[in-house]
Formats: sequence, C-alpha cells, structure tokens
Amino acid sequence: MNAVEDEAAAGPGRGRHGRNQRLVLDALRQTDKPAGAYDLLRQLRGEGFCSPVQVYRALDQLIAEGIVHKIESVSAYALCTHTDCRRRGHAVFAVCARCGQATEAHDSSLARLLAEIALKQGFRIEGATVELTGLCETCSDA
Amino acid sequence: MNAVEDEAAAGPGRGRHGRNQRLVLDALRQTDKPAGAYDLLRQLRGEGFCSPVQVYRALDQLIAEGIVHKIESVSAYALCTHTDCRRRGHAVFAVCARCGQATEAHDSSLARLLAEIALKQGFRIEGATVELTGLCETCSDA
DNA sequence: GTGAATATGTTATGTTATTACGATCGTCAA
DNA sequence: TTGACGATCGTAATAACATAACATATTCAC
Repeated sequence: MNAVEDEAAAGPGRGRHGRNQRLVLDALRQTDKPAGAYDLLRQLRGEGFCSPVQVYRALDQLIAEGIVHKIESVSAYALCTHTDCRRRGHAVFAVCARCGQATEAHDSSLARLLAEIALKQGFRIEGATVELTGLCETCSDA
Repeated sequence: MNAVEDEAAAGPGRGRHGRNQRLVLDALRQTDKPAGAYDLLRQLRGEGFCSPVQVYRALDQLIAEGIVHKIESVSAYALCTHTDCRRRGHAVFAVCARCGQATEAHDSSLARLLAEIALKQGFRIEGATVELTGLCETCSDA
C-alpha cells in the first residue's frame, strides 16, 4: 500500500489526517514534480489556505509519517511512492535539472553502506538525505 | 593538499582567489561547524562585507572549485577536508543534530553504488548530495 | 591607452521557513 | 453538564536563505 492507496482507504472526512493534510496530499498527487511549499499554498488558496504555516504544518506531519519526502536540494516536497518509508528509510531521489522531475528509488545495499560509513566514525544515524542531480532519461536524450 | 594548505601555498594577496574568497575561506577555517551564509556575513562585517551577495558570490566560486561544500539539509557551508573533491565527488556528511558538527567522509563504493542506481533508470548523474543526520559519537555518549 | 574580462559594491527584491498568539472543536473524567 | 485537556486550525508578523539588477573598479592582454 503506497501513500495514495493508504489515504484512499481512509476515505473522505474520516481518515487519520486532518483537512489540511488531506488537501496537501491531494495537491501533491496532482503533480508529477516535487512542489514547493509556496506552490502548494498558491494551489490551495481556493480551499481557504492563506498562510505558509498551514502548508508547513501539514507537510511536517506527513513527513513524520513517511508519506511525503522533502527534497533538500530543491526545497520541494514529493509524495512517497514506496511502502513504509518511515521504517525502511533511505530513499534516493534522482532530480532532473532540466524538467524538474524527481524519481524515487530504494536500495538496501545503499542503506547498508551508509550504516557502515556511520559506524566507522561512531555516528548514530537517524536519517539520510540522498539526492542525485543530473538529467533524466528523457531530457538527456532530447 | 587540502583546501587549507592549498590556499596557504598561494600566499597572501597573490593567490588565485580574490579578497572576498580569501576572507570567506578564513572565516570557514575559524569554525569547526558548517556556517550559514549569514553567519559568515556577520563575521565579515568588520572586513567591509555589507551584503549577502558578497558571501554568496564567494561561496559559489569556492563550491565550483570543490573547496567548499554546501550541506543542503542545514543550509550551511563547510570547507572540504579532502583532496580534489571536484573530480572525485560524492562526499558524505554526517551532521550531528545536537552539536551541529559535520564530518566529511568519502567512499568509493558509495560512488559506484550511486552510479549503478542512476544507470538502472537511465539517469545521467552530474552530482550527488549525501547527508546523514543523527548524533555524533560525543553527543550520543553524553 | 583601450577594451575585454574579472572582481567588487550597493540596493532592492524574491523565496523559504518559523514564531507567537489565540480561537475552535472533540473527548473524557468528574 | 461542565470544564480541563489536547489536537487542530487561523492569522499576523518576522526570521532566514538566496538572487536580480545595475553601477563601479581593477587587471591585463593587446
């Protein structure tokens, strides 16, 4: 079950998310690219949003649940396309510098390797940000 | 030769860096933690800096040379502690959530693994951001 | 010296994120 | 029922991060 199915299962108006979280999730589903917090705000003006705090509050909770990821290198937010990211962690995003699309991948050997690197220096790892920049297949062909 | 030795070799007033770059490098050497651009600006007020642009311009060039890294997850900048990062790429930073220290590591199998992940999806990789958050040895003992 | 390239200065503005404070609403024990 | 508590939400203000646009100086090849 991914983030989309997850929310659908909860049904309208009775899920474990508040109205604002549902609106932000919906907005993120509408787009194929990571969206900035202020992009989301603009989209949700019609729904009564009028302050960035509302967006950030919703994002914070969704991120804590592992349903949404922040892509640090572009200060944008994307729906998780995988299962149970909160537990498994270590998503890798490949962010296209030309079209802006970000595709998420997971790799267990990466998780192991990062854990190893951390261990070497006695670092107690709680989270990881792994982002690739470059050109996606479509854009590098063009 | 690391960034510090590199600059020292160039000598005062005649290196390949302008005055502002040298000042920013010096400021970064003074601290053991990554510094924000506005931290640097505050430190360099006495040297005549009066605008963030001056800091960002210097940082941009130093980053392009691989002497300074930006740590995306905390929007801060740190001296490179390794040789020739521009060519080898793929530094990993372990950023302590408690004390703010960031230690840089390099790992060639990480570089290979990321290249592999990119290849799988036809992504043409140009750069990578790899950052761990958690607690450094000192802080997790405390 | 002249002109091109580089480096710098200054002002203004744009973008991203948080703080602080208060109102509302549901729930659950007394 | 009531009222204490926590969760959610609204609003305003501000902090923090980054860039645009334009002007001025410095350097160096020619």
